[in-house]
Amino acid sequence: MIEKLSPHASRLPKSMTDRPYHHGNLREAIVAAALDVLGDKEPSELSLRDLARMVGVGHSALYSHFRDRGELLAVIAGEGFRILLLELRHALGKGTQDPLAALVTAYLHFARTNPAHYRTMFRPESAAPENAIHVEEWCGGCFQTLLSTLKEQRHLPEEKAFDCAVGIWSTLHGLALLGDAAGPLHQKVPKENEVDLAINFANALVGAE
Amino acid sequence: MIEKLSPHASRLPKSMTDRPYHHGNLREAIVAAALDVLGDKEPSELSLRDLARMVGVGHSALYSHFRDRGELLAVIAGEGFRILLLELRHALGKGTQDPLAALVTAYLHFARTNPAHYRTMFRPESAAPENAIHVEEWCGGCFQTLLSTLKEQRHLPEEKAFDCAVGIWSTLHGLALLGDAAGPLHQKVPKENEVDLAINFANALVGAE
DNA sequence: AGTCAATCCGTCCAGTGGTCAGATTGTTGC
DNA sequence: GCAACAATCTGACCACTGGACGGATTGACT
Repeated sequence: MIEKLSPHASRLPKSMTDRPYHHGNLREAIVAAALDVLGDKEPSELSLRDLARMVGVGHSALYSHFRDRGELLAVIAGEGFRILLLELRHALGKGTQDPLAALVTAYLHFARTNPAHYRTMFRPESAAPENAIHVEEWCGGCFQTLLSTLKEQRHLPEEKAFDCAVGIWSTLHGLALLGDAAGPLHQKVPKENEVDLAINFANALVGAE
Repeated sequence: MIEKLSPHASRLPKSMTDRPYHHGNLREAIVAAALDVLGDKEPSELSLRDLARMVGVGHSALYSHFRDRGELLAVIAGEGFRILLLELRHALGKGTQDPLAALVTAYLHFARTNPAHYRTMFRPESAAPENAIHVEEWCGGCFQTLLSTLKEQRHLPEEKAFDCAVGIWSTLHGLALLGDAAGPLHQKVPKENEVDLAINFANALVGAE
């Protein structure tokens, strides 16, 4: 009376094991799961096998979509820069009086809202030359957005705008990391007026020389 | 004719296996080995077992000196801040005309000379509350050094000096990380005049408001 | 000499990233 | 409609890691 079924062909009560052999969009699902995990874990704790389990798939299936762990991290990083770019543009889009302040605010907001994801974006693995294709693309877009704002809104000449963009991004990046709850200087960096502080810093750098 | 010897009591030709049972200063040796490894590897690639092998000791011996991997990383981080503090003080010691510029130069020099060690110092594990005892100590010392310089040399009032110190450190930290060969913005950040740029940034922040 | 705590050893375990041959599928050409 | 093909997924396997454990070795102290 007991039917012997191949483990895959079994059509039991339609629960369990009824998922199709092919997932359909494993790649997106894995990235989404990774972003979910990064909600409360460090990038170093992110396990490929965990992700596979979450999505309900054998862990070796991931290697059909990502060469290795490093490439997955790079994809996550690229996705982060893509989202960041969208938010930066969105901040500029609604005609604010001070575009630079809007950029600073949006940048810090992103970093504070997704700290682990933010850290992933700047991990060495994510920037490794063989992985960084999309990272360069979106990251460069973010830089260009800042650069253009400085040139067009603040009327800075090319060279000075470039240096200024580097300085501002550095300050934002440092502030985001140092003020992070996981940073050793966490207690020193003020949290409430952090954004105002950053805006002052940015303006000081623009007005220098 | 073949002597059966306990693996430890064996006094063969005095080569191999003649090391004493107790290492003597395993803790320092491990930290030193770790710093050596960090010369050309990422902190995430640092393996406790590798360190044990380098020092010639069973890998479980490490747990007599460090609770776990996190504590070892924290110790390494603390050591980094200790060295950084020494170098900052040394930079101030030889009566330069511009103490702030000297600090900036020394800071970036340290970060560029020991990139992997520098990254370790700001890892989340290193700042975890149960590990961060010594980190806080030396790291706080570095901050105080910067703060004092701003107050005494630039005659800034307490509050402003504090904000300024946060801004300058953020800029230096961001610049150090973004300009790092492993950073996604590596190409954007200029390398040759990086220090001059940073000094300009610092002065701009001091002179702001 | 005898006791004690620190240090170190070997072994064991669960978990990880990665590889590989083979099973399962959608698609493409006939 | 069907055969071939390429993409995807599986389960088993490997080397390795961090960590836990009982027991061995040792220096120091009484």
